Amino acid sequence: MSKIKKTKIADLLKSEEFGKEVLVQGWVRTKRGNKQVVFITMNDGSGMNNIQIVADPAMFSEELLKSVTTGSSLSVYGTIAQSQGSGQTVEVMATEIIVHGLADADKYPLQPKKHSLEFLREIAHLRFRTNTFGAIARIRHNMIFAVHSFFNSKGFYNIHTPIITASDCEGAGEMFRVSTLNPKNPPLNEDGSVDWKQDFFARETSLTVSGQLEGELAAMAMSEIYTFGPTFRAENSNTTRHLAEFWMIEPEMAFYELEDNMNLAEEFLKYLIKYALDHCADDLRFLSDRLIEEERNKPQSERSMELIEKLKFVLDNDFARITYTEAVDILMKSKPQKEGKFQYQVKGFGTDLQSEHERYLVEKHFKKPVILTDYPKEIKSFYMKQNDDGLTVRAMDILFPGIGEIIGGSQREENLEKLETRMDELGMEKESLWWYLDTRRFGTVPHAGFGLGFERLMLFVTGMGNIRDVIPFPRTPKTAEF
RNA sequence: UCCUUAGUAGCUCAGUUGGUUAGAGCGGCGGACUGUUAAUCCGUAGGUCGUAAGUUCGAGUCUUACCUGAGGAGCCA
Repeated sequence: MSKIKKTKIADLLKSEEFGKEVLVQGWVRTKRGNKQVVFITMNDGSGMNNIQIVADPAMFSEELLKSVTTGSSLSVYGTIAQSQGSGQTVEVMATEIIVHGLADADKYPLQPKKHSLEFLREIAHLRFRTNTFGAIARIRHNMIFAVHSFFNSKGFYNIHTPIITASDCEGAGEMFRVSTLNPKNPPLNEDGSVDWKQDFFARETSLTVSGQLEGELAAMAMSEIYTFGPTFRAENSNTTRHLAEFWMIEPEMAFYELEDNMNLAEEFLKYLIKYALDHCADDLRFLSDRLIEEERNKPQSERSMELIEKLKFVLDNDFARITYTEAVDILMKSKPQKEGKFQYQVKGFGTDLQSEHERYLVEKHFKKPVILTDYPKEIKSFYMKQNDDGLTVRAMDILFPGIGEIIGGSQREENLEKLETRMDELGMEKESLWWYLDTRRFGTVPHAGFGLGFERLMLFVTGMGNIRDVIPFPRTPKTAEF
């Protein structure tokens, strides 16, 4: 066969060059037909929609057509034609079909039928081939691209912070140890503890739980930077919104105060959502329909807002901004509090807000994203800027409906003395963070930043209910397959 | 980690107060059908009932432990 350049299915479907010879390469979704005509539906990942291949059985061997099964991979040469059927406008009349890889229909797990998300998680190596996960993968790519596009357009620099780290001083959770020592027979100190000095890095090291501290170092010269990298938490979290390995975006800006930080975060989220609406219309449409179908047997009150409508709603409304103290006030006066409906009663200032409280604020009281600021210092990290009241810090959490905390950030404490005092209060080892404290010793400036959990953004944009479905290969407790 | 819940055919599920040969739909396979849209119609194969122990004349069904999944909580992004 002559050398024809392959055409992506997404482009083919837009084509009106009827009669033109083309090459289509992809995977079979379904095949149906009779002795007179065979229809093969193919997809190559270029979009939501499939191309229909029409084959005349007289032109192909029975053996060949038999080997075209759901999941098999094909190269199809043929001509673009206006469809005679009603389901599509464009199709390809096949002149040559090459089967690259068979897919034994008896063993191939993806059947042309509905599969549960739980089942597809068990075959995550194949789930890209479904409509749902194809759509999610494309949206995920677009969101990654949009993150870089947003910051680049604002003059931020992307910084790669280390994945292996020796600092465990952030209290951001349990860490995964990185070591080349023999776990069965590690070198020991005289007191029986492991002698990490003999390990690869001559100290105890772990996978990073945040790139923030290093990000701050870069911001103290480059002014505005962001990181976008993998993050690891060894917490035994079994929820629909936690992963042991996830991707986090952490911008850090010199000469930013909390207000600037909030403005940036809100603009950033809206940019990403708008980008999805502008660039992933087909995929969002499909996911929206999927969600409606899934929720059809739920009572009206439990159904979520239609996906695209929900995205537009967030885009069109300012986020509510209140302080922690105001939030506690609202909660104290709330119906569920008075009626004892909260599992955890709000006991005034100092109460660490529970999921149910955050959900009440976002979903019942404000009915839109909420930014909570100025939390009690006791429930926040050491590096957050202390307010003059001596009680609160310049923290901000952005809460989203259905997801909870999507962003956590703060203005940082730039005053060396205050920072060291706080570290002492918490019993932290200042020596190992000498480099971090140096930024406060030399040319310190007010600065701020935040962290966005990329998969939590993906949850919101795709409307999916489980974080394990918006990352290709989820790592969770007891699961590291693939 | 705690609480709740589930595990029966490749998938989704039914299986009564413990009772004899464990069912359905979808998918697979065989066949029919001149353009189909997860096609339709007819036929057919397919199960150590999560694992282990126990109670019982008898366990898919009851008890205990463990494994795995899911939902919620905590931790957080």
